[in-house]
Amino acid sequence: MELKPIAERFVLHWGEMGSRWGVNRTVAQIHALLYLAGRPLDAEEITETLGVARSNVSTSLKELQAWNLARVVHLRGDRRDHFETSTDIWELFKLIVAGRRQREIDPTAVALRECLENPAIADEDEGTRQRIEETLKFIEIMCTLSDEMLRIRPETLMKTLGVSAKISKTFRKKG
Amino acid sequence: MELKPIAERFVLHWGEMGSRWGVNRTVAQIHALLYLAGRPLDAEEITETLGVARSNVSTSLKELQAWNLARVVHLRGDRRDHFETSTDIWELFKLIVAGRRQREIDPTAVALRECLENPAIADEDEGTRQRIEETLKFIEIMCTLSDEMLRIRPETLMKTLGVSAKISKTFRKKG
DNA sequence: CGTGTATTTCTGTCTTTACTGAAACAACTG
DNA sequence: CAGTTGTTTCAGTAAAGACAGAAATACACG
Repeated sequence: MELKPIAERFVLHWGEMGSRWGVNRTVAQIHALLYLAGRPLDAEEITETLGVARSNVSTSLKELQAWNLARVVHLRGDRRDHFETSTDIWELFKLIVAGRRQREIDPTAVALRECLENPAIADEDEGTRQRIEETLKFIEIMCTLSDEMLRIRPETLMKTLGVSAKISKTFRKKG
Repeated sequence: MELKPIAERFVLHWGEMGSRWGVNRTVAQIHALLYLAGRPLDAEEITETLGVARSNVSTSLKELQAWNLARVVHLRGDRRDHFETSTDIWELFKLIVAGRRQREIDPTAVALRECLENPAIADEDEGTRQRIEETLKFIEIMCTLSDEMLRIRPETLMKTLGVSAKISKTFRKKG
């Protein structure tokens, strides 16, 4: 597949941002490609389009699947695995938030709980203990909050918070 | 400063998570240290406590200042710079969100706008153009939404969204 | 059950980033 | 204004991560 200029620009940009988003360039590029393509692609096609090693594509697709950002589909009469991602940006957002929370927040919540359950916490300064407690509570609240927010539709969320309905309207999907 | 076991555990954990949060280990460790200490520390003290090079501390403090997560304070009768961070976790959260948005979102919003303004967009597939547009709109909405959410107190936020007041109450600061 | 095709795993290389220690710089102090 | 203390910059090194290419594996089909 030959990318048209703007699509290429999008894919390359996504790749550059990948490292800031906690995934490597190739993973981000592949995701961008699947998203823009809007149809299942096989690994070979991805390899050629992006100009990276076939093995790299394989590994990256594995990682995308671990994020639930890509799934395998089969086309009739074709032995090869094909991959697709959701084209619903809100759906993608939810998956990314879930993935990041799992990688960036959950381990800390666990560690903080262990800190507070450890009898040695009694030896720490009162202020230190208090701040660790507060941090854990904050994390728990934020998790609850984000769960709640991801459950409801973004339009509802905007309305609830009294954010201008104008933007909200323009956002509503065509379907 | 000699760290007690739990405080050390906290600082080391924060450091390990740093890379997932988009800052390096030392930066994250220093921030954890300042947070737990709850009082201004000078660079030398940080160096000794963490066992890293003095220059590394200097660089990392610069980065923390770039995030607005640390500020210089002076103690009377002491020539040295001292550094402190907020001990208000909600305040810290807001600063971190602001910093991450600036690094992780804003460049993409700019790039997408450029894509859509480029006349070459006309040559792209209809679906591609639509998805790029949708993505930009989504990002703009999310920015508005997060601005809105960061403005109000977390307790209010919880209430607005109808999240159990129980957790919210336990969170309320002692002060 | 052998052959061709698709896919993954592995090993080494390259790139990037973090970090140290030394040197340069800046700012106070007597 | 020389000495002292504090801070930053810089060059080289070490560690981590990403990636390519080869080898190995799995799988479908006759």
